[in-house]
Amino acid sequence: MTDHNRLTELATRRGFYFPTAGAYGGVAGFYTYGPQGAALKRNLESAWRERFVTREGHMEVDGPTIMPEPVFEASGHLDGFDDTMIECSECETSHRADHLVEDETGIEDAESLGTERIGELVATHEIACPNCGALLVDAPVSEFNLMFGTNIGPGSSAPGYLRPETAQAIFVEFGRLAEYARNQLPFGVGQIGKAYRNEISPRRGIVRVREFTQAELELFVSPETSEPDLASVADVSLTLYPIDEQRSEGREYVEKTVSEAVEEGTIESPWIAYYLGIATEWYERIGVDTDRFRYRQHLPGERAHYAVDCWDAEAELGGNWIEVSGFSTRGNYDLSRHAERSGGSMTVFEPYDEPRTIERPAVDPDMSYLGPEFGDRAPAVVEALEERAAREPEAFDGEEIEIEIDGETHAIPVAVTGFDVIEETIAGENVTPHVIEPSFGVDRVFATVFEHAFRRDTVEGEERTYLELPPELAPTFAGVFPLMDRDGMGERAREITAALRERGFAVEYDDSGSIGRRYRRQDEIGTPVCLTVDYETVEGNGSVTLRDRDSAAQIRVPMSADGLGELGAVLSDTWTRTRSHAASSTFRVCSFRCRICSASCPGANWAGCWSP
RNA sequence: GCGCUGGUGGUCUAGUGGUAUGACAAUGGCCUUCCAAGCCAUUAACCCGGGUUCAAAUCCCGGCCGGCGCACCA
Repeated sequence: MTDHNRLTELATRRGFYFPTAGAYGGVAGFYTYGPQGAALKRNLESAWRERFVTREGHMEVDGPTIMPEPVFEASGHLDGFDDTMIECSECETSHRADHLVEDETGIEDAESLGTERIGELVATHEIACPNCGALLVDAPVSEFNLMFGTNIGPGSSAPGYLRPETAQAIFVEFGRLAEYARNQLPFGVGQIGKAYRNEISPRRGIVRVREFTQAELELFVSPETSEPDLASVADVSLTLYPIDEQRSEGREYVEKTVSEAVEEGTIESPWIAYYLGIATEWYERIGVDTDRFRYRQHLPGERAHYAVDCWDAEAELGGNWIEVSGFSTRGNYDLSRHAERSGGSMTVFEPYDEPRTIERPAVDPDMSYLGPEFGDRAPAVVEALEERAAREPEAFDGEEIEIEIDGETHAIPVAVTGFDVIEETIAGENVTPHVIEPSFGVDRVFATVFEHAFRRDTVEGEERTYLELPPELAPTFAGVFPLMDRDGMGERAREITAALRERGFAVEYDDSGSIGRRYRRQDEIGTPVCLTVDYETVEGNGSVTLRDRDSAAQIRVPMSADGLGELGAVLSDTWTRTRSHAASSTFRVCSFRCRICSASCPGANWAGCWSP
């Protein structure tokens, strides 16, 4: 069995994820997360939220997944909605059928004709494949729909779409969000939610699906004045695959620190560099194998319609490089478009460091003269005067000024124009913020964590599989077992289980079969530690055995008779350990060799082992 | 969407024109003082539709779902 099959089998059998509605034959592109997977995904989202929202001091919103058509007209997503595709049966390349028809026939807006009519036009005009020259007469014309459409309310008068990205739910609320941020740039708004794309060909399990979860951060920055503080990530090393390397013969990765990448211009936007730094630490924290990870810059042709520059985080999964997150500079594309289409304001007032005083020629016409003189043409006269004052103030030097209205020249006494050079104080200006967007495909990050955590080794002659998940992500944090369910061991183990659950740990109690079987069960779903209540616990000093998942090593942890003793603190420390040691997340519970402090620990001096 | 290939208990699988093999898992019991141990029992499957046939899980056609390749991928 290949590793991919093995992972799929594990995911299905142990409840990480599986195809949706299998009872009805399944439906391509939809997966359900089972008990373990839902917990892992939730923990993953929490880790993302902690790092990209909470720790950055950003806000989080939760918008609807369906929005009315105008939103997607503005966002540009609708333009691609009615694309008609035609596939050449000779060379199997796909083309925009409407474009071919427009080019050949001079018809404008062929897109609106529908597939049937376009197919007829292709046939009657004997349009050939631009790639190989074969006639496309019999080639099928199909609609290329990426957005799922629906109707809002009864009837079809209010079309809506399932969002193809979560971001739009943030952009359309920009006005309020800016207000909540007290109109101070930069500010960030995060969102974790579902998005939908009617993919032509869903593939590779949860990697390419039609309903998926995105975790997106939209950072609104001033194009002029906002700058990131790179100090915290300056020394983080990045594996970069820039455009010129992708095009070169060598095709080599470039290893640079964040500060080097910015200073040497490898990454143009310091904001992108900042987030690549943060993301790198985060990916390490959640257990992504950095040797199977890179940042690849988008080639110009790959960029989305909104993107100025984009770097993808890619992970190697099953021998393929998969995009797991994208870091785009979206410019002010989205906000300008929404401002234009909605008529609302999508700007933030940015005061200058010091108010600027400028001298400006202006007019203040005497309407009691212009009104009677020009009648309904008076407003046009005012407009002409204003324009003239701005363009050619010296024209107001004489007694009269000549202006042209509707081809007629009129002389107007300068005295009634109220012309003057006025002094104005300008405190700042309205700017449309630029958007920096780190966007994570949660399902793909999930797939990466799952695959990169997959391990096989041999313990006492028996092969075993386990998931080396960081404690923070593990669906179950601890297993609690009585060595056997007798002589009070079961009761004690159930007490400990309840006490740990009260402290908020996800704990599984298990007294079935043999102890080894129970360890293996937990190994397979990545439970970091297992506690065993044995005779020493109930008849001796009360201590329990604590077993480490990755090394299968065991030590004894003292317990107090009436409570958890040191255990609670030890487990709390285990749980938070990966977060505080983000750069060295391959942390192991005291496997007699703490990777954090590099000290070997015989288990006797427990406290020493846990000191950073 | 095209091409190749596959679909049998929860999982992995054997199999033949006469409704099905085995293993693992699961559940219950016995045993058991720390790594998938042993014994007993139980639960549990031929992707869907149509056709051929006395009879189809098996042969044929179509569909659905998966894998791989191509195309697509905001």
